[in-house]
Amino acid sequence: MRIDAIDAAILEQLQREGRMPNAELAERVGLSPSACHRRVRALEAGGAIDRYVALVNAEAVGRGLTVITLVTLENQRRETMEAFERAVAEVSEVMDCWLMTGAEDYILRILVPDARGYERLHRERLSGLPGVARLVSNIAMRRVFNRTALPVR
Amino acid sequence: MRIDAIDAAILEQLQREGRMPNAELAERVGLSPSACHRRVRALEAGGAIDRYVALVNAEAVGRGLTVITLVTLENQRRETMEAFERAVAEVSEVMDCWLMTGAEDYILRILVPDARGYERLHRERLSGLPGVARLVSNIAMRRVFNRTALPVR
DNA sequence: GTTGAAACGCCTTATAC
DNA sequence: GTATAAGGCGTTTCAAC
Repeated sequence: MRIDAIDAAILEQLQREGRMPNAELAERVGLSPSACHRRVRALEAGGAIDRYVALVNAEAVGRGLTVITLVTLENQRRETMEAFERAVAEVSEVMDCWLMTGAEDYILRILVPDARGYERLHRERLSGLPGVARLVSNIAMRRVFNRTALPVR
Repeated sequence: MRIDAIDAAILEQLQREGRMPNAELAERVGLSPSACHRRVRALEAGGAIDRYVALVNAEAVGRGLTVITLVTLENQRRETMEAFERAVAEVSEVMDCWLMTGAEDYILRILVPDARGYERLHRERLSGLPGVARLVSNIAMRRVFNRTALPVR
């Protein structure tokens, strides 16, 4: 799927304001409403626009603390990895799980209410995950910034 | 701001489908449309709903590779940290920047087209960031999963 | 790519209960 | 909280250029 400069402008706008009316979007990217509408549909159908969501304020729902946890498994056998991946996906506090190169096997981004909440999660869920040899937890003191919008070209 | 079970259900739905019509949302959470609409407005006004956005497919816009980079500064003086934070915010490939506890000072989540793109970014932008003593880059082989929706209660 | 029109759905506000 | 109504806005499709 090819994305030209106008498509990129559309994606930029919709990443900032996903409910922007088509008429306004069209004006901002310099197209007529019908042409703009056609492009948006094409971007949706082509998968460039995955979906539209509401972004919820983490603090407002009592998830003020981010912890980055590095996971080392006992071994890298396929069954070990698959069992871990299946189990960690069940932990709703884990927002992201990446399989990494480097010294550690996985990196998790975890969202909890506070340090006590993390201690509890660690004790009750994380430490019991299958195949885990070591967990190294790094508390985020502050989110310096966060981009939700991907840069498009 | 207090969030009851119905608010939580509304947030869950809108985090999955941010353009869901109010009538359908109302039905899913078991409210009349007018009551549901009132709650959504209150969640927006109270800041629980931050905003609505389109999620763009990273691969579709040529950002297939995630790198987690650990940053150690030369020192923790305030000016050093502020200068680093200001400069790193200018690098559009850096999606997240957290100030951490632990051995490293910052963790960055970086989105680039591929390994060569990261090499170039590292050389041209990251290594020149002010105050940086050491950068440890961890390539993500695979995103095991990613939750965009915060668990609400 | 553009304009214009028509149909429909949905939001939004306002009523009353 | 529910129910209903009305107006206006926005989407969506279509036709013609």
